[in-house]
Amino acid sequence: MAERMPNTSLGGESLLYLTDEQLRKGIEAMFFAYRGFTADPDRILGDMDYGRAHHRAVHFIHRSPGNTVGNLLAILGVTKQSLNRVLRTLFDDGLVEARVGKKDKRERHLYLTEKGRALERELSDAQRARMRAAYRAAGPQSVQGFRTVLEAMMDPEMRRQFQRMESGQ
Amino acid sequence: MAERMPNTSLGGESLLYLTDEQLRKGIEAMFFAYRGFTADPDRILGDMDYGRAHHRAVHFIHRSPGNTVGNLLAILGVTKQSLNRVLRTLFDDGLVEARVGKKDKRERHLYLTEKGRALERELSDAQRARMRAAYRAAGPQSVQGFRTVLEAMMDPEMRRQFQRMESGQ
DNA sequence: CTTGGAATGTCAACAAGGCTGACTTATCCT
DNA sequence: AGGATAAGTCAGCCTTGTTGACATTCCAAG
Repeated sequence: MAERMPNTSLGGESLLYLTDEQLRKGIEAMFFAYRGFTADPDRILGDMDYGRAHHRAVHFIHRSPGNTVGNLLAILGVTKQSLNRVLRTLFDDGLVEARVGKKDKRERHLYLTEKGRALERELSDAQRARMRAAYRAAGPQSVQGFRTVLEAMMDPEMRRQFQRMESGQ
Repeated sequence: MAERMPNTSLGGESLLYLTDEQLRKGIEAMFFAYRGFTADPDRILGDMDYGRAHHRAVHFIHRSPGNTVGNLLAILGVTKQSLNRVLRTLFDDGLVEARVGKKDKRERHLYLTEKGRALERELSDAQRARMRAAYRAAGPQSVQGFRTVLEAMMDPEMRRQFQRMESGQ
């Protein structure tokens, strides 16, 4: 039932790469690779009082300084209660600061402090090092394919947001 | 500090794809794509009393029937207490059965029941559908690159295990 | 045949990080 | 003036990971 006849020469381009078997390999590769992807920051964070959620918040605040809380909420895809728990500890520890909006005073714009930037750098250095090694080993052609498939895997709405984010700046 | 001069013509092959900027895009793509990757099974599981951990266990039991508990532990990379909690509910609900090892009676070999196979099918159909759509949209060339980069991102030990798993059968 | 170690299971306690629901405060906009 | 919006907070719940301690069963080596 889960097995299918391999599609031999259909249309002209081999569709062998779409067999259930190939898809399963891709799914498992995704699973194991994601473990590697998060391993280094997790190790660093484990020694502190922070977790993966803090890493994500710090990353996206660094990446788009001055973003509002609501915006960050949309990017991270969690509830405001979840994010708030994380943000509060980051405020308390002086890693992040919130400035009241100039135009709309209801909004809070988020920025990393120097201390926050230091943590961000430590985490992203580690994560980038692994990514760089993987990219270098795989080569530019593979990296192009990697990016293409990843984008195609996103939910359409996330993809739009991602593309806007990555092109805009 | 995080910015670097783009490496223009070094060696002969452009290294522009290794800039911090490009790496950051890859990191974020990985983050958003993983959300898509787990979204469909999560949605299905949300309606039941199961979670992502059950999915993973069911997947790998289906994938290698007769595997021992210890083996599954190594694949999943969690503690036996964590796995046990999950396995117990799967036993109780009649999705998985454990048979005492013939050679070594300490070992338990895990198998899906018909009911377990039904759940596995439902979950993996959803996950494969997304994967297939992404693969199809990206094309075989990109898929090859995708797989290459993912493997390069894994921890060396996981990579060995993965390659053994995927080639062996 | 005994004994050490391996494979499994289990109890208890704890933490991170999701979630819902209800509610407040401040501010904006019509 | 009053409804809508942005943010924050309290309380409680769930899943899934962790440590640590311990029991059982069994294999294998001495």
